[in-house]
Amino acid sequence: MEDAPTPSAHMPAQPPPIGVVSARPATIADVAIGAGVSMATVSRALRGLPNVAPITRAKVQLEAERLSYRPDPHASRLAAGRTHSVGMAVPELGRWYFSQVVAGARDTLYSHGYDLLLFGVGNGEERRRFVRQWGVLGKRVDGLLLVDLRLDTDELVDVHSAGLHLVSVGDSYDNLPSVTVDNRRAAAIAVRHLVSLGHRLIALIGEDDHQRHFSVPQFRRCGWIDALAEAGIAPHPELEVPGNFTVAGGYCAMTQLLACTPPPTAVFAMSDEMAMGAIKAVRDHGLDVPGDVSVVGFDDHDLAHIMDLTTVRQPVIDSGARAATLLIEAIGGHPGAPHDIRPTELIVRASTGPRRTDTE
Amino acid sequence: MEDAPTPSAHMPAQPPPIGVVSARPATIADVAIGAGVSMATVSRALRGLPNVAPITRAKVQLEAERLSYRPDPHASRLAAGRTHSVGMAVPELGRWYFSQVVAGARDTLYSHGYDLLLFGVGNGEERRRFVRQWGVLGKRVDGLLLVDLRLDTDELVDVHSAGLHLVSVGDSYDNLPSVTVDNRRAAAIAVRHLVSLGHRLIALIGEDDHQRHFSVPQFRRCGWIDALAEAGIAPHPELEVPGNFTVAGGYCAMTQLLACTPPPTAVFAMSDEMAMGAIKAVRDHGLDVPGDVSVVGFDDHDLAHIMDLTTVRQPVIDSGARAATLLIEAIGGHPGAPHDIRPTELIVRASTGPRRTDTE
DNA sequence: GGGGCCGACGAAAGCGGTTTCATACCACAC
DNA sequence: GTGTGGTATGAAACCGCTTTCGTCGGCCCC
Repeated sequence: MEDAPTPSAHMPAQPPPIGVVSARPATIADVAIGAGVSMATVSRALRGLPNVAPITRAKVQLEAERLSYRPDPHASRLAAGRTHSVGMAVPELGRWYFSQVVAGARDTLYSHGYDLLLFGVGNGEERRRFVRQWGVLGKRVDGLLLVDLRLDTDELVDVHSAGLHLVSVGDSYDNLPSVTVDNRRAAAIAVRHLVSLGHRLIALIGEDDHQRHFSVPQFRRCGWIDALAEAGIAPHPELEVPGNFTVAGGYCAMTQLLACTPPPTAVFAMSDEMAMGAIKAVRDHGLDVPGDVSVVGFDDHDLAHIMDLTTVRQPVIDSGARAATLLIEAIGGHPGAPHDIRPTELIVRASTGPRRTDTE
Repeated sequence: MEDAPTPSAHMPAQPPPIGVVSARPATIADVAIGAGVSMATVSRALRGLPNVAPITRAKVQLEAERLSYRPDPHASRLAAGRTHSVGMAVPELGRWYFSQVVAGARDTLYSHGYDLLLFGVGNGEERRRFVRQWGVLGKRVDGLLLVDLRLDTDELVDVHSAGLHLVSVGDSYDNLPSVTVDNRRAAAIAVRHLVSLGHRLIALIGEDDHQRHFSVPQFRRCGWIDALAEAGIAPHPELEVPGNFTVAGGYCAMTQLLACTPPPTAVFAMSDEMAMGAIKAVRDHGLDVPGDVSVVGFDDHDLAHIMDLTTVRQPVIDSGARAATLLIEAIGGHPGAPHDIRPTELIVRASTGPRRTDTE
């Protein structure tokens, strides 16, 4: 008896929307009416559930197509619990490695119909906020891709209780699917390369802060120590300098190293970006690479080739894609191989050379 | 009949709100009961709406905190229409420029409580799919950040009718807020720099395909032509080579240019990545930069400094952040300045030098 | 002192799906 | 013919939140 509760049904001549008559997108009810069935049947038919007569299904699909109906993802998640999107937690988008992993993951996710939510978990505070939000996240995404993010046991428990599927990239957990490389071994190979060239004063440019929640740097550091130990060299604390994984950090680190007495004749940098910064520093000091200092990086950055940088290649894009695949499988209920260790390869270029014997 | 749905209402002195066995996350109803008010009041109180008594609000906030209640974003969007997340359409995450813009935008969005959905719109097919999905997108995000994406008028109309707020980065539209740089002018300045050094055979390394839906390359090309014209130089078609905006593409382009007779003595590359590829090519041919060929890039890539690359600096991260701000304002209902043109700056380094006069 | 108004609040109707449960129908075996 | 089981479908109860609308005091002002 009251007037209909449709606030806009009687105002056809509203100016606000641009030109087009923005017919509000079709809902499942529209399709149901159009196809002459109930909403329940539409829902079943469109999602390929059983117990729908083939003729009915066809009819529904046709009508849905005709109205270009698209189920509202939010309504769908609210009712069913699946969001069809996954989150990705990345420490720092600016770094080449991370951007490549994201790119790889995104493509795979997209081709499987998943949306990608990007989260940043840079410094301690932001990380804390992120971790504290598992609750919300569980509602927002079906799964989470952790890139180089170290979680402790309590945090993992929280995640699981939030019902989130997890896959880790870079870092590896006992009971979590992960995509990694053997950082320790790869680093050792890089350093061994330097040793084999006759170097004995081999510096390390690495992570700022050992408190950080990343373990990758630790492993690379271990590899450095391993290779030194094999050669009977004791790692000199002065030759271990933080580089913050940035170009500028690498530059500073190298500058600091060159002030040592004696300065190192070779450097292993944990990332190509730092390695390139280091090379620049060497040259700015009037020295030569590899004549005075050999430099090895890690990643095989796009530009490593350009800079003639010897480095450890790891399959970055591929790792992202692989992780995405694992996550999708996990969400789909498949167990999946827990640990996927991707291959690395030492790429020898012109930034490393034999230790110069005419000095010292 | 069932037991009361307030699992903890009778424990006022509960010390640890966290660490609890995660009963299903608290809903607005739990908070309402706990605080002794209605759901409507909780909703209002928590969102800072007016017409809530201060005492009531405090009580609600306290209870919400105690239950560590977080509103379900999907339910919220369903009821209110706001998703509190924005989408970002990026042609290619792998490129430095795009990853920086995303990083800048993400930080800003995050600090304003918006989530970031990442969409890729690389090649034609993917782009088509993306554009065809405005309908779904309108439901999924409140607004969209378009990075270097050219839309035609029909597409823009579609977007508007989907109720999406748009901000464009890199590209500029008449009736859309945008964050850009003056590509034409900046390119001209770069080329003028080469002219001022005495160069007259100035090549352009640019975009593969003029059909592409980006206009930035077109503007930079115009700038190149402008500067040449000022100097009375006719652009030679042979000196315009596509570089695909990749390092490898720049390398190939330069290789091709070096085969010209006579080869150019200077090159303007539309991105630093291509410029670096070009430099590598020059050196691989036994020639010197800038002795034989001067190279100018565009972007001021992280590594441009390392490579001593003369380039046009544009504020990448800042542009992303600025665009995010504009979008947030637009969503919030503020009009906002339509066109924000960020400054650029020619950074002269050692990859450019006077034209060698002893040859030719 | 009474009418009008305003501020605080609750009840309930959505938002657009999914899913349970009941129903109608049909075929087949007894 | 009645019972039995299975299938196709619809009605309606959610999912968790927002928002309209209405109620109820209290305060101001004439």
